[in-house]
Amino acid sequence: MAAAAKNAPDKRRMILDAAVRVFARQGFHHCRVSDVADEAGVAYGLVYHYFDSKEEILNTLFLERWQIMLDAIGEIDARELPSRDKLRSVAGFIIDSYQHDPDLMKVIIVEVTRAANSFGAVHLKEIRKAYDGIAAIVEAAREEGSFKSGIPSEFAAMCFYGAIEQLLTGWIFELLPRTDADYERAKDLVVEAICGGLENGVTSRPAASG
Amino acid sequence: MAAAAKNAPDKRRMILDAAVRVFARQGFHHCRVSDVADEAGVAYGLVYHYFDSKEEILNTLFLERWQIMLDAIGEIDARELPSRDKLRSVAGFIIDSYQHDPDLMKVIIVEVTRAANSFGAVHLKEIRKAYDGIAAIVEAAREEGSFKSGIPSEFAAMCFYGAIEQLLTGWIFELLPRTDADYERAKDLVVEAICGGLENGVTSRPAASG
DNA sequence: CTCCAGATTGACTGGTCAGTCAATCGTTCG
DNA sequence: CGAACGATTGACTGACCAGTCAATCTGGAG
Repeated sequence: MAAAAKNAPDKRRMILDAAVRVFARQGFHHCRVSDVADEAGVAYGLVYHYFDSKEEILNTLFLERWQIMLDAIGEIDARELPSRDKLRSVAGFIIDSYQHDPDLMKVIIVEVTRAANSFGAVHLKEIRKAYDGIAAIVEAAREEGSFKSGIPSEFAAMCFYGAIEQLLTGWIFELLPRTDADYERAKDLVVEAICGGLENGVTSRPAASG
Repeated sequence: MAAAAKNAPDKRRMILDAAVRVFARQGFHHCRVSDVADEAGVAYGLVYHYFDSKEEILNTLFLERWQIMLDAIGEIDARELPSRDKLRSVAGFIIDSYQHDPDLMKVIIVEVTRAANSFGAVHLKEIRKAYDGIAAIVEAAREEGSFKSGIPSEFAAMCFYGAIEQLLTGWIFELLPRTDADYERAKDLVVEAICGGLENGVTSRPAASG
């Protein structure tokens, strides 16, 4: 069986990967299960051999990836780093995730985290963990005095996460340029914008001049 | 006919208002046209007397309200005000809109501006105008030197708008407190967070010490 | 009162699609 | 070989629902 798993293509995985492409292209509601099966090169019925329903496919994709992000946030928070650098790492992780697999991130954001009436409500607990993780980083910064005490940490976390998600939305809608350099630059810019602020002042990093 | 319009309830308006409540409660995809008709206290067929399709109802709701917001942004930008105060006015307008009619704003955000695979793509041009309007405010601030030149204005606009929309999302999901005082406070906080930044520095307003 | 046009009604239709299931295939083991 | 069992197939079904339409109502004009 171990040998079989090595030789045979993992059909379950193929279905999940195909679902990412189909959901990203057509949206969860505008595609049929047969589209996913066709994209995976697999018979219709096999989808139901591995998954109980169309929704379970999306739930699986979301939970799989979201847990990785939650782990990353927790790991970043545990490092010995200035708070700004922690937030920069979180932003970097999310942007890297998009750069590495834009279809998957599109599906997760569009079909789950922003879908208040369907999957968003189902996974609210998990989604909230990410906000809480970011808020914890901000809270530590407030306590040590590097961040303003007047802005509640959970409020700041929403602003920070919202800004990042909006950047991904800009890329998804092709409203923002999408070269590797743009992704890389965005990591610094979003942290500079949210931590340092848009206004001229003294809090910005002495980064490259351009 | 003028008298008729005065006496008779405007059924078309009743259908639109009912649609807002139904779409907000169940989501566009998870409700039936008959739900809207029932909520409006109107026969099923009358919905199709006033609208060509279920989608047209949502399009109408979105365009009606979005145009008001675009007008508001344009009007705010034309005022003689410091850039930060302009952004504060934009944030205030959007938050007031949510406070005044949370169902409508929920529908617009969840079903349109964040629905990349359906209505979001259809109305991308209109959605973009809002980003551009905010970017224009930021751009003027950069030129006069009050905002950092290192952060592109369209990038800053996405961060600012994203932060606001995420706040609304927090209220929609009931993750953030929703008293009148919270809404009022959020207007200042979001501007302080994005313009002044989360870090301690010299750019924050000398506001009340709360 | 009659006629007309637009408003209103709700039963019905046509198409779509998620999910089922009986049949077939392929592999392993006795 | 052949039994056994999971993997795989795809035709089929049952439910659902957007949109149609012929009938009815209503109110004003002549």
